[in-house]
Order: sequence, then structure tokens, then C-alpha cells
Amino acid sequence: MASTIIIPFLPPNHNPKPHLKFSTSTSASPNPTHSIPPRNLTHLLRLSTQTQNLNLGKSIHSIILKSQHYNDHTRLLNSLISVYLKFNRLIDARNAFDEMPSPDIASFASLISAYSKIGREIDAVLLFDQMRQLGIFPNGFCFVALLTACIRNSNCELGTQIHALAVKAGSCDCVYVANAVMGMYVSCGFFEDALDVFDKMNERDVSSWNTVISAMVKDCRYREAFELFREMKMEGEFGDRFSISTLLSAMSQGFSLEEGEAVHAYALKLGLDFDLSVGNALIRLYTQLSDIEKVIGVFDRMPEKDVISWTGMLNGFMEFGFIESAVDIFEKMPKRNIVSYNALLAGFCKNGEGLRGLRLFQQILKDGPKISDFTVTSVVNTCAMVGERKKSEQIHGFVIKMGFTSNAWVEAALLDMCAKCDRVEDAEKIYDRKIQKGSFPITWTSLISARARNGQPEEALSLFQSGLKRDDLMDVIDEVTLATVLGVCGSLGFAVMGEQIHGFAYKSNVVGDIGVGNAIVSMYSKCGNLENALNFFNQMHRHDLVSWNGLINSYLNYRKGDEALNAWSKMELLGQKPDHITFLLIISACKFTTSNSVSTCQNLFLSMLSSYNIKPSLEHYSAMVDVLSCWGHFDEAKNLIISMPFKPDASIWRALLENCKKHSNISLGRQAIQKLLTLEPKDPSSYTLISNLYSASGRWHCSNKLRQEMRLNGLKKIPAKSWIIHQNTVHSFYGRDKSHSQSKDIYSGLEVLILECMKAGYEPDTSFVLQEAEEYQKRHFLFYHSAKLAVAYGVLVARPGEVVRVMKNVRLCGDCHEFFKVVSSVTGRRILVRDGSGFHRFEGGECICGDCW
DNA sequence: GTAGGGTTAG
Repeated sequence: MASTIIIPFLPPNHNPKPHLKFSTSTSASPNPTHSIPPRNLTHLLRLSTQTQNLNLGKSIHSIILKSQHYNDHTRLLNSLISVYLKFNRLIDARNAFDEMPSPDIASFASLISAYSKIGREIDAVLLFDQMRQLGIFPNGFCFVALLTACIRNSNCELGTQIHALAVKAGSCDCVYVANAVMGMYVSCGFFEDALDVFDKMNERDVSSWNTVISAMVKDCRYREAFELFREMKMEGEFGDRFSISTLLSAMSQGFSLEEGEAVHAYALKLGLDFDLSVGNALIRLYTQLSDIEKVIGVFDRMPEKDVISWTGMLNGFMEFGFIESAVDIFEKMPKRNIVSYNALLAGFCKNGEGLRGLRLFQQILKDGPKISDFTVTSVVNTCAMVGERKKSEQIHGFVIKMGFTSNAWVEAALLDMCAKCDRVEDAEKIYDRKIQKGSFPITWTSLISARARNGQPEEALSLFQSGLKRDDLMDVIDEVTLATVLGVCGSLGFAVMGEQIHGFAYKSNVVGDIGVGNAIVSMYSKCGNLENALNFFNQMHRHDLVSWNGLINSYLNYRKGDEALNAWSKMELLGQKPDHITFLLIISACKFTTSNSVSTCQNLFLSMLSSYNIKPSLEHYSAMVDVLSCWGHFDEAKNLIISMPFKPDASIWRALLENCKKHSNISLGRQAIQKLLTLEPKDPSSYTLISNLYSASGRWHCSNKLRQEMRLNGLKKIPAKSWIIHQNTVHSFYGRDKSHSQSKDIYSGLEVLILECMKAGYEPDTSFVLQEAEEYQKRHFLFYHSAKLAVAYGVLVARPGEVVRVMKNVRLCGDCHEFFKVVSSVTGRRILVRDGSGFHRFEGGECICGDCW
């Protein structure tokens, strides 16, 4: 059967032994190899590649081996090598190469290129040296090959050497070599060197421009990228799909609308708008530029779509919160890969659909593709958002089991998840293990905000300060970290530190970041410096929704209702759309207007749905009830409670009760009490409030009964805590607390202060003492309230003229309020107390809050 | 082609 020269075209799965006893020695032709001229063998080799038949190539290899005659036919062996390389048989190719008695430049070049392509630069360099030792002069092809390896491995050291050799050899005049040199510098991040090579080139092709443009994009120098693009056109180079898609991606990263549209228009002119990669880049561009209609337009017009286009469209919808459209796209995609799944998962997370995200993850595990670190990061983030401790532990275990924990992104996500799922200790454990350098600022920020959220201000602050000691501080502190820490300063009232961080932000050039700016405004406002807050707001370049909400809230903190409503009008005038928070704020602002603003408030409330399509939530109803009852419109408040689509919760009854107290509306107050006690029988703050209602209306008996009941229920008040910052340290006090190191001085100082104030007309009001006790004991309780201790400390240590700033976790009691008024006039000090209800600013015997008690 | 920590309210 095996006949002479007819070489069988075996099916691809037929795999005979390499050195097969081939028909070469059969009887039909006693010495057949001699009869095949090398030209024909070359022909057959080409056929082997064309028909994808490796066995044919191998057969020819053995023919060549058997015949000494062919050994010096370098060209033939070169063809053989390229056949092997086409089939990715590097070892076979190398064997063939090693069999060659006199390899030429082409032989070397093919193998150098083959090694380079797979990143084995050492083997490539060895061959390169060997070649030079043999006196063979490297050509441009070899240089390009070696540079390709350097690009692959970002090996700048070798790359620079090759560059020098290429210059010496005069190869750099070749545009391909110069392009590769640039590419090498770009991949190593040496953008200036790349530019330098580019500037020196005599001849440039479109790849040269593309390389240098993409270098600028990688270096975030979008404007320069765009300038180069202009220059390119002026030099008569039109650009291709690569130039266009690179530029478009630059514009989408640089968020430049006009330039992006200009490039789009240019792509249309070149007829490249139907190109796949250009279309994909356009989808991304318009997603970033928040133009969903254009995204859809581009997507619909694309004649050819790949999985990237579909995923891009999915991301586009998710970006705009069109969750169902995104899901629809996902279901319609003709092909999905893990990136598409990741996009859907991340989109669920971004849009608050945590449970759907977790369900999707289950599905991915069941029938989806192999998960990646992206998948893991997304599911961990989703879990962080859901916030359930138990689920987070499950996911955590899974991630460990799958061996993803060494990835920096995953690690940071895990830490954040622990921080948000009530597992701060676990978060700390991750933090204490050696956190990978790149993710330090992120994990650090997560942990700081977790501690602040957890009511551990001192720990948050000390963590921040320990980070400040790092010498690479400037590299790791960025906008987000600063915004977080400013938030901590604000919520804890660290005025001095807040100011320092403002200065730091200024120095490190990030005050322009809108998030940092918003945080600065809120920090000043919460630290009692409304003026600085307003000044900073006014000098911000740009305001977004959060900025305006922050401004309104700043006014609200100081009970400046009219100003808050003015800010709202301005915001509306400037076209800034409000959100549910805005409405919560402006409705609440109506409590603090100088004249009755009930009708304004009602109109605002009605406009929520009709004009802004924001459905009022229970919180909005609660705020409305507060405003109505605050102005004494109890009937309207009652009607609203009855008609609202929610079951009234404790906050509504509490608001109502508080205002009943204010207007001495005992009968409605009593109803509110009953509701409150059924809803929250265990909440001590309800009892405090109720007791205050009775006390205020002189019903001592009821008040006493209530206290009895409280005792029977075993309720304790949330311990009131006040603190003050002095010399970057938090000094906190509980009632009758003697743990402070300067406790003695503070107590005697306070006693002097009380005596002085009594002389000036302060009368202790023991009705604010809820404990059952003799009158003298009550006074004792009253005098050493935490806020009084903190203020006394502040008065003792503050520099002349300095404002005494005290923070309190719960509301200031009425007696302290009266007392501080007098203290401010007796000592001539300005005293600022921030409590649960906002600010009290005591100055010259008055409080800005008017009669908040 | 995709990703992490934040700023307003509570």
C-alpha cells in the first residue's frame, strides 16, 4: 500500500510516530529521496502549512534527515522551521535548527522571533549573541523580535541595550524597529523616551503615531494625545481604526465631550464608524459622558457586534440604573463570557440589587464560566453592600477555599466587606497581615471609616495618625482617603484636625475634587464653623447634588431655615436635580423658618412626586409630621399619619410627642406615648421624652410613675457622653465621670463656675433628673452632667478668645442649656455644643437656637 | 471591554 512519493494526507487525529518508517525506502523507488528536488520539497512544506497537516511536515523532515544531500540546503530547513513554528512546535523547530550545519540570518531570525513571542527572552538573547559571534549581522527583523519580548515582559533593561545596539547598527532608521523601540519604552512606562525616539524619526507610519498617541493616553496626558492626533493629520497621515479607538478611549477617560465628539465626527468621515473596535470605543465614550441615547444609537447601528459590544451596552444600561434593560441585554447576548457575567454582577451591586447579585453568583457557580478575580471582587462587594454578617462569612470562606486571597483587589474588597458587615476585628486581621503595597490606601480608608461608623472615634483618629507617619504618605493619600477622614473629623467635631486636613488637601492639589470639597464644607459645618463652610462652598468650581445637599444641611445644622430654603431655590434655578435627601432636608428646614412655612412645606411635599418623580418615603412623612406639629398644626399632622401609605413608626410618634410637649398638647401627647410604648417598649429614650413631657406640664405624679415603670422594665438610659478635643486628643466624659487625669481641677473649676452662674441668675432645674432621688442628690446628678464637665474642661484649657467646642452623643438637657447660656455671659466665652439636634451656640447669655427647649 | 476605599441624610 505504501507507495513511493504519494504522501498520505492523514486525518488530523491520526498521529503516527515522529520518525515513521515512511515510504521513502520502499521497493517502488530504491532511493526515492534522491529523486525529489529540494524545490519540490519546499513546495510540499508550503502545502503542509496550507492544509494544516503537520504530519506531512514531519514526513518531509525525516526525508531530509535521511539524506545528507539536503543538509546544506539552509533554505529548505528554514522552510521546515517555519512549518514547525506555524504549528507551535517550538521544540521541533529548535531541533531542526540545531541540525543545521550553517544557519543563516533567516534561521536565527525565525527562532529569535519565536522565543520572543512567548516571552522567553533569555533564549532569544542567547541565539542573538550566538549569531553575532558567528559574524552574522542582525537585521531589523531580529531587533523587532527582541524588542517584542521586552514589550511583553516590560524588560526595560534589556530593551535599552537592544535599542543602543539597534542605533549602532543603523537599524533605527527602519520605521518598524523604531516603532518597536517606542513600544518597548511605552510598556515600561518610559513615556518621555518613547517621545524622544518619535521626535527623532525621519519617517513615520501610522503605527508610529498610534504608538505615541497611546503612550500619551497611558500616561493620562489626554490633551497631548489629542494634539498629536491633530499633528498627525497635518502631516498627511489619516489614522486608522487603532488611532480612532485609542483616541476615543482617551476622551472617555478624560471625560472630554467636545473632543470625543470631534473624533467621532472624524471617524464618520473616514468611514470607520462601522468598525467594530471604533464602535466599542464609542459605546464606552458615551457611557462615560452620560449620554445613554447615543450609546444605544451606536450600539444599534453597529453592523457587527462582538461580546465586547454587548457587554459595553450592558454596562451602559447599568451605569444609568436601567437594570431591567441591562438584564434584557444579558439575556439576548449571543455569546457570553466571564466578563459579561462580571459586568452584570457589578451592575447589580452598583444599583443596590445585592440579593439579585448574590443569586447571580450562585448561577455563575452552577453553570457559568470559570470565575475570575473580577467575579470574586464583585461578589465580595455585593456582600459588603448587603451587610449581613453570616453571608459575608460564607463568601469569605469560599474565597479562601478558591485561593483568591493573594489578589490585591480581592484582599481590599474582603477587608471592606468585613468592615461593613460588623466584623471590624476580622478587617483588622486582614489589615495587620502584610497588605499589598498598592492597596494600602484603600484598606486603610476602609478601616478608618469602619471605626468611625462603629463609634470608635479615637481608634479612627489614631489609625489615621499612624498612617501619617509613613514616609510614602504623599503617594498613598488621595482624594478618597481625605474625604473619608474629613468625614470622620466632621462627625466627631475635630475642628483643628479638619482644618489641618483642609490645608493638606490644598497642598496636595486635591481640593478641586468635588468629593473632597463636599467633605470640607460638611466638616466645617459640623465642627461649628458655618462661615468657613459657606466660604468654601462659594469658592468651589463646581457643585453637584451632594454639594447642594451639604449646603442645605449646613444651614439646617444651625437652624437657619430661611437660608436653607433659599439655597434650595438657587439650586433649582441652576437646574440641579434634587434627590430624596434634598427633600428630607428642605422639609425639615421648614421647622426653622422665621414665619410659619407650613404651606410651603406642603407644596414641597406634593411636588416631590408630581414634579420630580421622587416617591415620598416614611422618612419624608415623618419629617412632614414633625413640621406640621411643630407649627401647631396637629390636626393636619394627625390626618397625614392616618392617610399615609406606611405604618407609622416610632420616629413619627416621637416627633409628634416632642411637639406636643412644646405646645403642651397633653391629650394628643398621651396617644403618641401609647403608640410609642407599644412600638418600642424597651427604648429608654422614649421614657425620657415622655417623662419630660409630664415634667414640663407639671404633672409630677405621672412623671414619677413613669420612672418607676422604667425601673421595673430594667431600662437604662443610653449613657450620655460628651467630648472635647484639646491638643489633638479626645477628652471624653460621662456623667459624674472622674476618670479624666485632671478630674480634680475640672470638678473644682466646675463648682466655681456653678456658683458664679447662680449669682448671675442660673437656677438649677432638677426636673431634668430622671433618677428617683432626694433633691440634694438630684442637684448632684445635675451638676455633673457630662456636657457640663466637658464645657468646664474647655473653659479651663481654652486659649483666650478660643471657642469652646463640645460634642454630645445625645440631646443636651434643658438645664445644661440654660446653664451654658449663663456661662457664656459670665466667662465671656463663646461655647458651641453639638448634640443630636444640631448646634447650640452660646454667646453673651443667648443661644442661637432660640428656644429649642 | 470590566474592579476596590469617599463626600450630603439617618
